[in-house]
Amino acid sequence: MIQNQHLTSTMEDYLETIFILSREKGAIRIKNIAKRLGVKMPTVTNMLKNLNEKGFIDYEKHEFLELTEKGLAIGKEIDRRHEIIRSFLTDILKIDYWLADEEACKMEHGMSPETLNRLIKFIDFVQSCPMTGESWLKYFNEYCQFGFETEKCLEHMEKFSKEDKKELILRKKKDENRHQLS
Amino acid sequence: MIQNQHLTSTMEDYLETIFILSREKGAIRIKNIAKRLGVKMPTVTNMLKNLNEKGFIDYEKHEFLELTEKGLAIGKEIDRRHEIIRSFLTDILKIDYWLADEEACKMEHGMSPETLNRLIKFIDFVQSCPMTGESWLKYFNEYCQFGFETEKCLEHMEKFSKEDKKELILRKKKDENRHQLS
DNA sequence: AAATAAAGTTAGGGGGATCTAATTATATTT
DNA sequence: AAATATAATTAGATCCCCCTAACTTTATTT
Repeated sequence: MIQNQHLTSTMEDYLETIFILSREKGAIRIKNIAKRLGVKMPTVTNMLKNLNEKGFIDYEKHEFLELTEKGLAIGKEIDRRHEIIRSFLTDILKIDYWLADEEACKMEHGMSPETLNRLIKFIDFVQSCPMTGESWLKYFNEYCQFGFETEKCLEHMEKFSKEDKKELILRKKKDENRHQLS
Repeated sequence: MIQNQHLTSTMEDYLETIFILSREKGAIRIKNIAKRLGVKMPTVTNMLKNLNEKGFIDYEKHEFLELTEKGLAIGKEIDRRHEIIRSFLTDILKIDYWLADEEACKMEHGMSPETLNRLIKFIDFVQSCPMTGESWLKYFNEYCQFGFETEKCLEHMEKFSKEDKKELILRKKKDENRHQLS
């Protein structure tokens, strides 16, 4: 009973939306799906039939609407991608939240797991590396506004040598203590 | 005589491809467009008619095929986006070139100019900020492989304090000299 | 120049995602 | 409970992009 497993990015969008709605409220309304996706209700009804046949949702007209295990996995995964990409856009590039959210929608499909993992690591790295972190991201913002300024740049480096470095040495000591305990 | 200006991302892909081919060789062959886009020849012929009607190309069957000014602008712009995104993926995230190229295809549409500009700035900033640059990207690679290692991290910081900082101070002096000359 | 090969086009069809208009089912008011 | 409002579905159509098969035009051989 292997059904046509082909999943379009539109279908992924529907599953993501249903996933999000199911997290928010009890009942998932066709109206709400339509609103969120910017389509009309009959379009949703159509797609629900389709997703039902393919085994991604349990759906009885006028009655139930629920993700199957398979559908849930996909909805969740797309949502995860969405969050990651939006994080990159808001936290690193400092793009406005709603613009970032919109763009994330367009990028969340098709991106390979490899690239996605790299992106996760990159966000982590920028935030945890003592060379960078929030202060560096602040400098990036200044750079966007004023370009490269040697004077500012030296200031940043002074600050780094004096403050951030000490913090790391502190962190190192904590690490060592932890090792001794275990 | 205002035609239907609506431009789909598929149409953008065709214009990009034609732009690239026109840069490479003299004659733009339907066969080559088809090959590059992974479609059959009749599909291309269809689209060319469409693009012709909409004023993006000049096209006489069995004869000419050329981008109009309008079509050129779009083809060029999509190509630019493609390059920028691929740069980010290869130069910053260090993704394999061909995978990056593939992913760039999927992301190059829909991305807002704002985000694109931010991305350009970001690539520039990472590469030109003395805190980061190539060495920092190398550290990122290590981080991806081995995670966060306090020991390594301290080494990096030492190296930074000793070498990279000096380089910047040198740069500053050059700047000052330039100012005195002018 | 005739025969063959390659490139391009036409014709007709299909799947995916959307719409409007009309209908039916469910919820809410009075 | 009847009337009304809201939500959901069905039916039928459109648009976009792709396909195969058959045909025509252009290029290459012999």
